[in-house]
Amino acid sequence: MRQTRRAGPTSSAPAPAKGRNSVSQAESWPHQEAQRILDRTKNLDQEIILQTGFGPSGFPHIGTFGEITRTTFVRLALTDLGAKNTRLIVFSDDMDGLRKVPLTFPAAMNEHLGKPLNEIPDPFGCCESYSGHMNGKLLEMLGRLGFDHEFRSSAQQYQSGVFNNGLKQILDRVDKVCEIILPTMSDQKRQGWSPFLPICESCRRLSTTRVTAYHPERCSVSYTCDGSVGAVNGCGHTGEGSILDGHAKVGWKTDWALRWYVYGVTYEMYGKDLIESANLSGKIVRALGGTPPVGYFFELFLDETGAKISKSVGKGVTVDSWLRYAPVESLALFMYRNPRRAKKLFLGAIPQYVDELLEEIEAHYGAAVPPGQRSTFGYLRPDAPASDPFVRGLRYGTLAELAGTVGTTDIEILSQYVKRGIGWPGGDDGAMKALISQAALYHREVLLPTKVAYTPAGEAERTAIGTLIDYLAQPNDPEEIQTRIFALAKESGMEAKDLFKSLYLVITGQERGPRLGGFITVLGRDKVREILTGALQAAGSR
RNA sequence: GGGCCGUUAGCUCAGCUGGUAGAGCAAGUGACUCUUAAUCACUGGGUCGGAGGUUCGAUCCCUCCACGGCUCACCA
Repeated sequence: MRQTRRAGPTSSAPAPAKGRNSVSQAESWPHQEAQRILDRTKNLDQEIILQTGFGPSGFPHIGTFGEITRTTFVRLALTDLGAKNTRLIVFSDDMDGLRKVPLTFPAAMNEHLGKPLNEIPDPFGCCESYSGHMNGKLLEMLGRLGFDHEFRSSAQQYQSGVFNNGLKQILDRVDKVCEIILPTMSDQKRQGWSPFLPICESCRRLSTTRVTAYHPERCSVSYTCDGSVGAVNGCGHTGEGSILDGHAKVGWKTDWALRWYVYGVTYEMYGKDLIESANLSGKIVRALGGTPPVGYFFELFLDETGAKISKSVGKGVTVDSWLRYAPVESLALFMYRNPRRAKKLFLGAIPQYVDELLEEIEAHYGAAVPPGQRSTFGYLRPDAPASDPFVRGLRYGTLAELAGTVGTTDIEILSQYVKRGIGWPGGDDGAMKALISQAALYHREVLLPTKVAYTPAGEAERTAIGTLIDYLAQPNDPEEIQTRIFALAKESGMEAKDLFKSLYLVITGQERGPRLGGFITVLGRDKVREILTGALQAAGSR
């Protein structure tokens, strides 16, 4: 009789909110962005290059995920609009000099300050270099999430000579580049500034070298290694080095411009903190004779308190922690929602986004998507099968509460409850079970710790619990236990429902739960006695 | 200070090309009393930051103001 529930008027499935989840997404921001790009290229056959950047001086963070996800949305929209040749480049700045050792990393790394990241040993000892380790982490994430992309390592690109021509251009026009950058710098820093950062042939650092002369005819620069980074000083070496083949790189904004120029990047997103940098890089590309990409800036993520999430410190939510409690599509949905609005990214937001994801799935499979258009879920799961293998008609919060009520994270047990309770909502068992177990973990690790432990304060209540503890010392039939609890309530002058409520609160932290007799048996008498005793002690010691 | 972005119910967020606002959670009330498996029903709450303007009509367009954020202070 419950089977029809999903489709019936009393269905617990959330009714699709009007306007919120739509099948036709003609005005979705990725679509608009794609249109902006095509307005520029005007040609569906032209190669369109979308780029995102990664700084491997630390682990890939949620911002990296967001950038790649959002860029992928735009790429999908481009395809929908008929673009035939799109590529996504994920560029890793692994030739940057190490400026600061991350907090939790070995202090021994300090000796490598100023060296290119790809020349610093892996502190974890498993990869060929520090940045190699971080690149590996990034690729692992991208692989797991199924992002189609082309990975580029800055160091490899420089060394391979791909950038040589661009570097020559910069050297030839170094005055113009300086004209662009210098006015934005303080007077003190202007003198001696150069877009080039040669690697010192003696100590292998590039953050400590200072260019003293340009030699465009030889494609080289003269430099002195007398700068400092952190507590490390340059080695004092003076020499001349090629700017080609990875012997030097160019600094930040010039570097960005170089990539745009050499690859012919069509589109790139960045956080709004980089707007100014992007403007300057754009000017540099123009000075080189290139065209800056179509750009799009997005708002920064905030933590629960509204403060900006720091990239360097591990504050805030990581991709891994979100994925521990929710499917990746829910995080993708977070990224899909208005990127121009600062949003709070914290674990407490998970139920909302999972529920909205379920609604989007409902909408996606509930109505035919017109050709050439894409549902929201179609962005989140471009490879979504035609028939619906996904979970729907449920609420994440319900599942989490169920886990709390039943007091277990065991998938098989919880699955039985779900099947009997509301009927299996259809779809794939694996997806369903994954969601159940995620919700259960969420309850145990996120929800539960915020709840204040209930302490039985009433005299009658405590007497009853005390008696129950003794009673449970001996094995008894579940029905007998059940009956005994009612008797206990009567003996101590309590309403039965109050005693039940109290026991549920103590055992599961919630006001309701399964039939206690059987429940106690399932949990184990000893375990329950332990919990009850603990509660009495907590109450007594107040 | 200049530039840019934002400001929708207590909280987190939706609101397509302008037609007197929605969801979830939270809150409140009621129902189920040897039964109570994640419950059901109902309700409240917003002059859509403020003030003008355009319009028959604006949360959605324009201007100004307030508040918050980012950026101009070179770190790739």
